[in-house]
Amino acid sequence: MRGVFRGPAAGWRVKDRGIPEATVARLPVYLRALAGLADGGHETVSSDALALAAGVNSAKVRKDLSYLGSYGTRGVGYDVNYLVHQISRELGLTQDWAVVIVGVGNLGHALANYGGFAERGFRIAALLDADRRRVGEELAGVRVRHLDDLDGVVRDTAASIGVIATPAHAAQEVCDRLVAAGVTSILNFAPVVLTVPAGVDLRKVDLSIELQILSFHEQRKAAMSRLRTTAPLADLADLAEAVER
Amino acid sequence: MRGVFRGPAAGWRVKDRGIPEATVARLPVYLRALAGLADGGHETVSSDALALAAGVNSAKVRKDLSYLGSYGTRGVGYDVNYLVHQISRELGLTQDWAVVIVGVGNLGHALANYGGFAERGFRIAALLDADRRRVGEELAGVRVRHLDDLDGVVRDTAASIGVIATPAHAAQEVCDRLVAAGVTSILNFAPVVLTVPAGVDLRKVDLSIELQILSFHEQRKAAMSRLRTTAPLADLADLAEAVER
DNA sequence: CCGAGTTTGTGCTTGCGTTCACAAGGCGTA
DNA sequence: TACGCCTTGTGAACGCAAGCACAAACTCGG
Repeated sequence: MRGVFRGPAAGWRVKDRGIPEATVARLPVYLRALAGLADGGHETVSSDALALAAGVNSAKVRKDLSYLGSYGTRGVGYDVNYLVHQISRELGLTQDWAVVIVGVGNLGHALANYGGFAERGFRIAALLDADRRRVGEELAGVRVRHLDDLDGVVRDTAASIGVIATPAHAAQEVCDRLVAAGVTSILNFAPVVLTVPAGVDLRKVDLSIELQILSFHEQRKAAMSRLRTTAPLADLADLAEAVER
Repeated sequence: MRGVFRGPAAGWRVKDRGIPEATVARLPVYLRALAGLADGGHETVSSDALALAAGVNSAKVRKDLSYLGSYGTRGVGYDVNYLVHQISRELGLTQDWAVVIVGVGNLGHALANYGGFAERGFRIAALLDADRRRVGEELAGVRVRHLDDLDGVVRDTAASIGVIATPAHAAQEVCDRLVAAGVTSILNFAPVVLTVPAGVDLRKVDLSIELQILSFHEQRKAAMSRLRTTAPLADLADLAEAVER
């Protein structure tokens, strides 16, 4: 277990800083909630209040934060500013990250103009597109360059994060070129499964998949309510069985 | 326990149709992979091949598909078209869903023009915006209407899915109005935690959070490689400890 | 009809994440 | 100082998901 130490004689256990992936995914949410609380003038916050603001339960908040260290005070709560600082540091947001966006279509435009990036220390190092007609266009204060400039851009700006906002058919090639140029983290918006070599982190955001998941649940609800109206006396067991289609 | 029934005489077990959430999230990926395979002229596909195309392992594919029923043939694989049909049905994609998009900024534009929607049976029933200056604008063949028309639109089109692409500060109010109008599934792109009443499904897509997660891993990699170059002989335990900062 | 080869469907194990519940610790008041 | 109140930090139980490994079931060739 973490935090359990044995003296030199009995062996050693490195405090394992392997923060669970699920926790990492929630830290940005806490960060945002804390920003709101700080704006609201709160100096400290309890796990309960933070949980409410972040849309999770308080046990999860406490356990998540405990992975960062013991930054709370029993009987009081957490110091808002200090916690913001600790989470930011853990997420690597105390430094600036240069981001390269490939694909300046509708989505690329939306991304380039999205204010949430700069706010968290993500700087758009370059906008690239394979279509020469788009080259030269200026967007969010950055001039669009041709995809062939990728290597140079990555070298010059030390960009380590790449965003793919191209059509699906171009995504894998762009991905390969990003990796070849030295990018080690990729965020993919194209609706395809990409493959990257080990050591490169890949995350995807897929609009269509999200809608399909909603569709699944929506269908389920529809089936349920249809049953409820045609057979209002049916008990839960019957409902469940009937949904079997 | 869901689905456990006892029959009159001996005992009974209704095939438990509670498909795990993790599986539901993968079904759309399989669907896309299958579409590609169908285009490629494949009539059947093994779990191995499908796994490769979907970027998961074959055991997961088989287990996922087994929740839908026994649609495979041992020694052969799965019939591509039949599987597409079954997954579509399970996801509720055999019917059309009317979708209402609120917020016609950069992201709203990107969403409206995103081809992947129509392709899967999601029809844009309306584009709404609170800014009257945007009203009348035509986008992807749909005229932008004012947010106040929401109730009427939802009633007329029987839309059950709403997409929030507004600025953060407006999101909760829009969300409430969607719910009040009768929408029961919401996809939120605004960077805030929304609350909805029970019975309404809410999913969120957050660009900034994805980047922050990448930042976390990127930082980790940077720390590692920095160590590797300054102390090439350090063993793993030492590395791990040093990363403690 | 038989046997070799292939691929599914699934029981079981393992690991991760969530939640509970409470002891430990800090604060304020008398 | 002592006591009551509040909130954290975390051990432990639980539940869901992932992955392994193999029997069952099908095809095909002879």
